[in-house]
Amino acid sequence: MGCKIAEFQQEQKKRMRSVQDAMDALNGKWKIAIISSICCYGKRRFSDILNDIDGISNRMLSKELRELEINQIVKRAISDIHPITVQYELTEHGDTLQTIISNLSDWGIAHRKKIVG
Amino acid sequence: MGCKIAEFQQEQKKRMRSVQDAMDALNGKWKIAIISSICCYGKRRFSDILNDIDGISNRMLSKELRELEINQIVKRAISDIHPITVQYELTEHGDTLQTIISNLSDWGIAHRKKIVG
DNA sequence: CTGAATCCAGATGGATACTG
DNA sequence: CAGTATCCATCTGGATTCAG
Repeated sequence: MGCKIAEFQQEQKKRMRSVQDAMDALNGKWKIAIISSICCYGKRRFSDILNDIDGISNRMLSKELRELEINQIVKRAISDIHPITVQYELTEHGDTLQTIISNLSDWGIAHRKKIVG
Repeated sequence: MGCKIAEFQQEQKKRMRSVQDAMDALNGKWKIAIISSICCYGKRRFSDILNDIDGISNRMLSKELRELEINQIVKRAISDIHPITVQYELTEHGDTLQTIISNLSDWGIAHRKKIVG
């Protein structure tokens, strides 16, 4: 019935909005890479992440880390023991992205096989 | 031992590269939204997708669809029955993204709750 | 309806230099 | 080490128009 169709479309609209909400937080050339670098190691320093990710500049790393902090996905842990170092780690909320990262990694392998051959 | 650490780091490098391979295909402001629009409905026409996604222009939809086609994620199905219409659908390869989309949708809901309150 | 072409403002992002 | 500031080229993407 028309009612069922309308319901279905409502569901899809919601689904699309929630996917978009996720992407608003994760869009940006490097965010996923940054998250996967941090979650691989648990804690990671600025310069370590800089080395992990091929091609990123410190300017962009700084900017994207700030955005991830605002979205409560990563947090900074500053050790005031000398020498002062800053470690980045996932928040509890950021941790819930691990499944997605893992799936993306698997899909990326399959995709490379598919496209490159 | 140093050997184990080196192995671990090799693993992480691979993992990060495969995540990056995935993102190379999926980056772009609208790609995930386009995929989720198509996979919700099975087949979807250009103008339907245009309506599904808030804020996208036909220029960008056209461009991103082309890139998704090149990456063998979506395919065009042209019906030559009049009036000629073009339907987009996921390829078999594109279908394997459904899990990720679904996870993203779930995470997006949680994220909205977390951030907006 | 399904796009492609053009125009153009504003965002993105790299290189470099600099600070605490 | 962990960033910030500035400069500037390139890219992104919206608006509009046009075509098959």
